[in-house]
Amino acid sequence: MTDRPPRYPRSDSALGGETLLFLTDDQLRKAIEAMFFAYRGFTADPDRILSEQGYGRAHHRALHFIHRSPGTTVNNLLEILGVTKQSLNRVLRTLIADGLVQSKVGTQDRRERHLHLTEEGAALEAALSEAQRRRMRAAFRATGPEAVAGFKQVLEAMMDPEMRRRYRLLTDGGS
Amino acid sequence: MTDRPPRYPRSDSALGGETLLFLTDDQLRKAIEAMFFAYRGFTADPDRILSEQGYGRAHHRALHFIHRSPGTTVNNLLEILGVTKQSLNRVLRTLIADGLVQSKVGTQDRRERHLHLTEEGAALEAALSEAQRRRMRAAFRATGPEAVAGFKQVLEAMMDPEMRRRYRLLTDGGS
DNA sequence: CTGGTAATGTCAACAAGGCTGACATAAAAT
DNA sequence: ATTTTATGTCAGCCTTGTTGACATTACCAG
Repeated sequence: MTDRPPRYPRSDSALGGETLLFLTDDQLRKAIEAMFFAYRGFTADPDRILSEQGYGRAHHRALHFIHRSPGTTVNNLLEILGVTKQSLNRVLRTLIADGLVQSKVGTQDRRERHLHLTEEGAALEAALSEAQRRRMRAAFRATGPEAVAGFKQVLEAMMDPEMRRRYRLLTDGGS
Repeated sequence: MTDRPPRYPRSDSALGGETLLFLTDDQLRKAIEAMFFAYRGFTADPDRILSEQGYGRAHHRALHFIHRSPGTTVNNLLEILGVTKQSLNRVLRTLIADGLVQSKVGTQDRRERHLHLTEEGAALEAALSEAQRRRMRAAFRATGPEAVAGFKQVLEAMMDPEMRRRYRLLTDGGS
């Protein structure tokens, strides 16, 4: 990027006393590619199961978060998934029609619909979830608890603040 | 999942002497959600830039890997991206028509097309890349080198073996 | 030289899953 | 009584993936 070579070889992110090697553009690029390839792996197993059943990733996400927060409302789901209601509704409609999800009118506020998995829905969710956990478990086992701790820290730091808030709400409140 | 509570409180992944807390289904589920939300953050900034220019993620991926491996062939790109040639071609065609990518007939094997970014293409790639690096850099800075090391280890362990091979080829050979 | 194979491009058709905009209904809230 | 909220739905569009078929060009082996 510059014409004259620097007096001492240094990274393009060199700071005061320390070099912070892990912050060089080259390291960051590697991490970006790692994220890309890893996400492919992350979704590969569920995708296989889903396509056998005629569903897609969107169905998986809905099943996951309904399983996660049983009785959640459509609006809750919309905010977590970050899609339009038309998009979500298309997915929910088929899941309800196929008997994987049950939609109950709210008792306190009868405008709301509370979503639950049926037995069949829970079975599919479990299959998807187990496939995904299996890969995650293998990766965690292969790398050890310290790597896992770092992994989670970085992931959380990468989120948009609003999503980090939701993530923490989910995972703190959910246990 | 079971009716009778265990005699001692333990995780569902308890092993011989150690509990391996980081491998419980609950921890794995949290990691799955972290991956989901983090990937959203990961793509958010480039997505904004791309949509202003009338492009999508597919264009970003092509630009990225052409920048990464200048002169790469269409077949190389197909293998890395893991899409059909029709899908890739649709994207490449617009990038070439818009003057962001240049396609040169191979000299050694004249059937091959070697892909390069034009100045304009390099400029867009740089903008996208810089946006993505900025977020990654902030996350890395916030969590520190040890977390980053763990992050990369786990990501690599999550990849499909074939993709891990390609990733290592890229990142080892590319420096 | 000739037939087979490889690399690329392209057309057509389709599907998933995003989006916007408009409109409808029921229930809660003011 | 009016407005707002939660939900559902229709129609149409876009991107990006898919399959299948076919054409061109060039390399390669016999």
